[in-house]
Order: sequence, then C-alpha cells, then structure tokens
Amino acid sequence: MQIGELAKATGCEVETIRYYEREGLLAAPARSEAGYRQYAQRELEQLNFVRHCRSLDMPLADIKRLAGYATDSVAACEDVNALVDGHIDRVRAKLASLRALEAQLLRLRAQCASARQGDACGIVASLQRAAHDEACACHPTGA
Amino acid sequence: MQIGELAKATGCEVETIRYYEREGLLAAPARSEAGYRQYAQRELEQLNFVRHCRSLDMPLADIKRLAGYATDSVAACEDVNALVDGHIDRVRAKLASLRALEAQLLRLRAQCASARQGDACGIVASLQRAAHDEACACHPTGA
DNA sequence: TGGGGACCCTGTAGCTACTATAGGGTCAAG
DNA sequence: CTTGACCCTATAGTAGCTACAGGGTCCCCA
Repeated sequence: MQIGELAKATGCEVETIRYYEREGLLAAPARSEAGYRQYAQRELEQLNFVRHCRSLDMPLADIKRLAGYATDSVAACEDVNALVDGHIDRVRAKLASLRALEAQLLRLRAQCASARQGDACGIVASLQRAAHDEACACHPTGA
Repeated sequence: MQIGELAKATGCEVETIRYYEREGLLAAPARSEAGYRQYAQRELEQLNFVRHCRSLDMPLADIKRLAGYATDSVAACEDVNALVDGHIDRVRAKLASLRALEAQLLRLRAQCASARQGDACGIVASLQRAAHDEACACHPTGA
C-alpha cells in the first residue's frame, strides 16, 4: 500500500501521515526501490489507533505513550488510567470555561440595543466601558 | 508609564504588549529619548479593551475589527453583531463537541477493567480493537 | 519513444496567540 | 563605577497540522 492509499483508507492526509512518522507516532515503514513508503495492514491499524485517539482529542505525546503500552501493556493500567483521567479533567475544565464564556457572550450580545449610546452599537460601548472602568480601578487618581 | 508598569496595571506580560503592537492591535506609543515606550491612560484603556475581548476568547483579528468600530461605531452594529454571533456559534460548536468527547472518554475509562484481556489494560485493548475493526472495514478481504 | 498526469519524495514556511530566549542598551542607587 | 532592574530588537519555540517549492517516479496512451 502506498501512502496515498493509506491516506484514503484512514481519512488522514498524506502530509499528516508523514508528520506522524517524523514525530515518532508511526514506525518508519519499508520503502520501495524508488523510495516510496510501503504500508501493510499492521501500519493501517497503527494509524487508525492514532486517529482514534486524536478523535478523542488526546495530545500526541499521550498517544505516543499509549502506543507504547499497547505493545507492553502488562501493569501499565495505572499509567493508562492516569493519562485518561488527566485528559478527562482537562476536557471538563475546558467545558466549564466554555459554558461561562457562552453566558458572557450572550450577555454581551444583549447589549447591542440596550447599552446603545447615541448611534454607537451597545456592544462596543459596553466593551469600552469595561476597559475604562478597569483602567480607573488601576489608577484611581488618573481619571 | 513604561511598558512594565502598563503590564502590571493590566496583568498582561510585557512581551504580549509588544506582540499586540506588532500585530496592530495597539497603536505604537510615544518613545522616550532612549527609545522606551511611553504609555498614557488612553493606551491603558486600549489594552484593557483587548484583554477584555481576549478573556471572551475572541480571536485577535475580530478584536482588531471591533477596535476599529470603537472609533467609528456608527452603523457598525450589524457587523459587530455578526462578529459576536459568529463567535457564539463557534463556542457552542466547541461546547457540543467537548460534551460528546467527555462522554466518549468516560466510556473509554470504564473499559479499564471490563474490557481487560489477560493482564492488558482494557482501555488499550479497546483502542486497539477499534483500530483493528476500522482497518478490517477498510479492507474486508485483507484480514 | 515521448509526453502528460498522477503520484511520490524532502525540506521548509505558515497558521494562533503567545512565550522565551539571545544579545544588547539605559537608568538610578550606592 | 558597578550592580541590578529595567528596556530594546530579533528570532525561535509551542501543538498539530497544512501548504507550498522543487524535484523524482510511474504508468498509460499515441
């Protein structure tokens, strides 16, 4: 299998495959006489493993470690769990901050008309006021 | 005000301030004889505006446009709303994908013991099985 | 046999929003 | 006159790709 076929089979761009190889996530494959990469079923599975982990948004470094455990998985349970738990924590933290962000943006969005100053859009006015108030809080005598 | 004081006043790193200036988010300030940047209240507010928008996770390009509307805000309402709405959409899409991701990760986490194969951690086994199944689906005759 | 198009190769630069150096100059205190 | 804190520019690094540039290979069709 050439790299293009592997790309089609996995839904992964050719450049991305070469990138994974450079980064050590995929073993360097056999080469044809002309220097073309030659892949077999094994490498297809390896790449699918990586893509599956990436679809779970795991960082490449974590995937590298997981792949290591895949060949030597005895007693790696604790490490694997720690890794997955850490990832879950990160996802949850991001979720919490995005939820707060959404609420803030919706509040801001509602300012368009309600905080309008003359012809100026209330959103911009609101953002400016916040910046001004913070500036005054920093330099109480400066205003 | 020197750049260090501005940094302290806004909670923004000195390098970040210089970066914003390079990127055109902050106007180039006056300079002392020695070439030191000299900031006034106006620039403090400008930077607070940027930081406030960044705390809403707006991309720098959006902030640049918003800052433009701040000085010329008449009739910009539609553009501002489109910009904010677009950002809200992005945040919501990210939220949805993160929620799905969290659920997937929790399912995966539960595999540790339940999908265990011999001594191997069930999480790794589960990821490997997924990769294998996808590989077989791609090449039904190849397995 | 020659030409074209599809594929492959390496190496490097770009993206976001910073952060962190390297290598220098300036300024005020002691 | 030195020390230390500050400032300057320019460049490289971060994550995970993506997109070239500039070349080689392969295979088909006439």
